[in-house]
Amino acid sequence: MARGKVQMKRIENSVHRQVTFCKRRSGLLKKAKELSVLCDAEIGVFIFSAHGKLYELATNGNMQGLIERYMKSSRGTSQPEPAAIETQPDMDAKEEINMLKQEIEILQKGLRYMFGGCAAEMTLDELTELEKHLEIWIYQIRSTKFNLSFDINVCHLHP
Amino acid sequence: MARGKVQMKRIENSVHRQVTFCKRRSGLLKKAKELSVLCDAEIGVFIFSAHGKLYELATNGNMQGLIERYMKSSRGTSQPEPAAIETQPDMDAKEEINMLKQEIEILQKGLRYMFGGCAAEMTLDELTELEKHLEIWIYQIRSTKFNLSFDINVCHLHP
DNA sequence: AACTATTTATAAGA
DNA sequence: TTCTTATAAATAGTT
Repeated sequence: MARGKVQMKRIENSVHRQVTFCKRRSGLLKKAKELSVLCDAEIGVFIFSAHGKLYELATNGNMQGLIERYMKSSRGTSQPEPAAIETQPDMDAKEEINMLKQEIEILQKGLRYMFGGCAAEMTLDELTELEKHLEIWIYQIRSTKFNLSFDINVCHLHP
Repeated sequence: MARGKVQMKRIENSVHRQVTFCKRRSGLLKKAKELSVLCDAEIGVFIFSAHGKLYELATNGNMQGLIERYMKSSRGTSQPEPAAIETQPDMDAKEEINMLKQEIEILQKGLRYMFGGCAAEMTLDELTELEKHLEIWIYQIRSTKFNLSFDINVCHLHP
């Protein structure tokens, strides 16, 4: 933005790209902080560099909480189908299995976060709490299943 | 930033605050987009206005995926080791991979089901499968609780 | 919503 | 990498 306009496309020179990434990253996080302070907003930002390094900002200091809030807010917005699970076709099978197991762990962790953001080792009380939630969930699922069966039967009665 | 500096604190006048929110919000999202294009980064931003309205940007068009990636990256930050996922050691690799993929799909659906207030569409079979997973999970929690109680008792026996 | 006077952000250079 | 500086962008206050 200075000493010449910049084309809005990937910077090919890798040194330039790295320098610009560093500068603009800090600029972006600063702007996010300012917006949150000036306008009383809660903001979450995460940036993955091309090489996979994570930089983040959560204005309430709690990204997990913000993600939960995001999940709740963005519901109903006709969730896009989750990306099909793809792995490299030429990948070693063992490697692929480990990748998938890792993903499962993440999903499980996501679920646990949802139930109150257990970020550390879970205490007995927390475990009991989680157990209770899961029981409720199972109960809800059984209700849904029941209703679903019923609907199907009704359909059959009124073709 | 123009026609006078701005104090870095909440703007008290609600009209000014709203206008500034609107302007700076679009500025922030623009900057995020630019950074991602110029430097080949993946960026997620979400902004909750003071009144709770959500504005978001995911540079890969898939906030869910970005959040999963975030979870993965930010782990290791004193996260509890998730229970190891075990499959039969003698199982055919292809079969195992398919099993794991299936499990991931179920967990993803389960998460959406929960976050979406049980609104996500799931078939009867999928619900049954999820139910089974939750039962296993509860079982694991009960084991952990049992072991935890035992440890506490051991402590009491050896003060 | 448009318009500017200024402040900020930052690209290129040192 | 860090500093400098010319310039592009963003935006605060105004209309």
